Amino acid sequence: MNILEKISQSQALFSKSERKVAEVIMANPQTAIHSSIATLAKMSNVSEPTVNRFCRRLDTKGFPDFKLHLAQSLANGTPYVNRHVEESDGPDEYTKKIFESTMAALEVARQSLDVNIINRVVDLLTQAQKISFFGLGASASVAHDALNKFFRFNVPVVYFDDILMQRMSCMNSSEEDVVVLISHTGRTKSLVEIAQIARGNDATVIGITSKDSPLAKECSLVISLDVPEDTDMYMPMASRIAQLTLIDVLATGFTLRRGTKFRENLKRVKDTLRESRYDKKQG
Amino acid sequence: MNILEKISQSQALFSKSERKVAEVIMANPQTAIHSSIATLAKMSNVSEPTVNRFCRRLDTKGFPDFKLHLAQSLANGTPYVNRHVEESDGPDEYTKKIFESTMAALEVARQSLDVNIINRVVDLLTQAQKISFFGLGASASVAHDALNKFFRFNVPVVYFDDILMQRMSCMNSSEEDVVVLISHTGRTKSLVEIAQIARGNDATVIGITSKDSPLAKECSLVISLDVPEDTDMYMPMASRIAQLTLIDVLATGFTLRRGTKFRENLKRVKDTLRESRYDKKQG
DNA sequence: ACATCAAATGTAGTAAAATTACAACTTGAC
DNA sequence: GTCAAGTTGTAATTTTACTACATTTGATGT
Repeated sequence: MNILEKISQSQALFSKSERKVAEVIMANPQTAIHSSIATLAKMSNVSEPTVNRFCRRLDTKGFPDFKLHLAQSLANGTPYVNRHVEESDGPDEYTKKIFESTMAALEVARQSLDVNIINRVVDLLTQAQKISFFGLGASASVAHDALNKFFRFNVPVVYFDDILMQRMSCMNSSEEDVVVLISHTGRTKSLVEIAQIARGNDATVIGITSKDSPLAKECSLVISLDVPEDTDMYMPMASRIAQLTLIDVLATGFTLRRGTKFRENLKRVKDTLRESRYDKKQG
Repeated sequence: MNILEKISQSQALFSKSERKVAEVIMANPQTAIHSSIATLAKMSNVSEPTVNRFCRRLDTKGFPDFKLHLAQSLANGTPYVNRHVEESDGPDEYTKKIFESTMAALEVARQSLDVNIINRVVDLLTQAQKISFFGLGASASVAHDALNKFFRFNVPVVYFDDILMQRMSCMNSSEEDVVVLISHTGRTKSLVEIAQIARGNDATVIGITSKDSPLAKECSLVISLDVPEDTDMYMPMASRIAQLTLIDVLATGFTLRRGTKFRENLKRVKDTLRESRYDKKQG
């Protein structure tokens, strides 16, 4: 946890002198981390042990340990960490907040991922005869993106954003097929139904969704992504970004698993695309 | 600059014993920041002054200062510095690398953004009679996502991933319309043509693309996103993620600009969606 | 108003950590 | 082999942080 935040929240616990120390540190944290306990004590007009006690009150081992925590808090870019967009925010503020909260969400998502499951999913994908990506609403664009990625791999890959087409596609699926269903909440009815249909045809159903959701229960394998819920109105769903990054991970795993020959093919696809582009030098 | 990166780059400057210190630190940086110079010296099988010299070689004031730098580097998310996926990487490695490189790309992208332009684009979007989002390939799913976002705002919004439909749509555009064109390279021929058509009809053309590209030249306003180029094969395009986050920023700016009444409407749309979902308690 | 006690703060001494100065040892060139 | 440049370690010094204890402060009850 950010120690600067902790300081401002712990004001009540501090004694009068300790509060003096807190003020000096908050006013100039950058100086604080480069000071010795003696200089900091002088700056705060207190004795050295008071500074030491102040550090311990914040659950650090002592002054050097406190400095370490402080340094880490400062490194995280913003001394102050309110990442929620507020009505009064100007463009620079909300831009910063959105980017930062997105990055934070990615970090959380990464830590929640189960690598073993990813590995098994990559396994299944490489062995699939046909891969389908389905999602609705915001997750539709993620499925769309997955289509783009895997299409380049020259694998039979399918994507629909229409419920009926998704359904029909699944009704024709077979044992060698892999169906990837994307849904943040895992509570979209028609997706759950599609999972059931696909499972009924012995297809492998992989869910990219939150665990313990109705959708998760119908899947052969679930990659669960914990993403901080979008608590406030303005905040956009970082879940999509996490899902996309996960798609990147799967695609990368896929490429690695397929070996060198396969990657040469990938390069050919890239070259073909070039023809539809203006030359870089022509600029 | 990240000191871990610096260590791995400075290998050449180190002497034999200093390299031992480097190894121990790289192997377990988390332990290093909590060790004294004596323990670290013992762990590396060198003397204390050697550790100290090691620190100075990295342009730090001494051991405590070095620990501070190290702590900050660790806080910044990236303990391991090589973000490029390698053939030998296992699932845990490539997962980590992809997430980290994506976050790094977001950070770079954020810093390259011009807030003033964002503000003007938000202005234009709020005043638009109709908003169109067009992209091709990987950028198509970004446009798709933008459709989803802005559709909820109850604004006339249009999206096509078909070249001809995009063209036709632009031919019918008028002065009050805003056309948003998304392309990482800015060199996709048909998108450039579409920009020309739309401009010909006096529509406002906004490009989300790299600056100085052919597409950028045809736009009324360009939001340029600098994203580290995907130098190696496996690495997926972080540009999409940055573009999506930018869309989030624009959507947020849009909501803020529209005021309270508008946000109530947004909430209504959210509630309507709930009906197509399984209840949370039903689980 | 004063005695009493607990909490807060500081003083002085101690222990630990980091740095310096210097000596001993490598290594490679001649 | 020897000299010089560079490297490493030892031991002393200095700086820094911590501990134990003494003093002060301020609040409470008589």
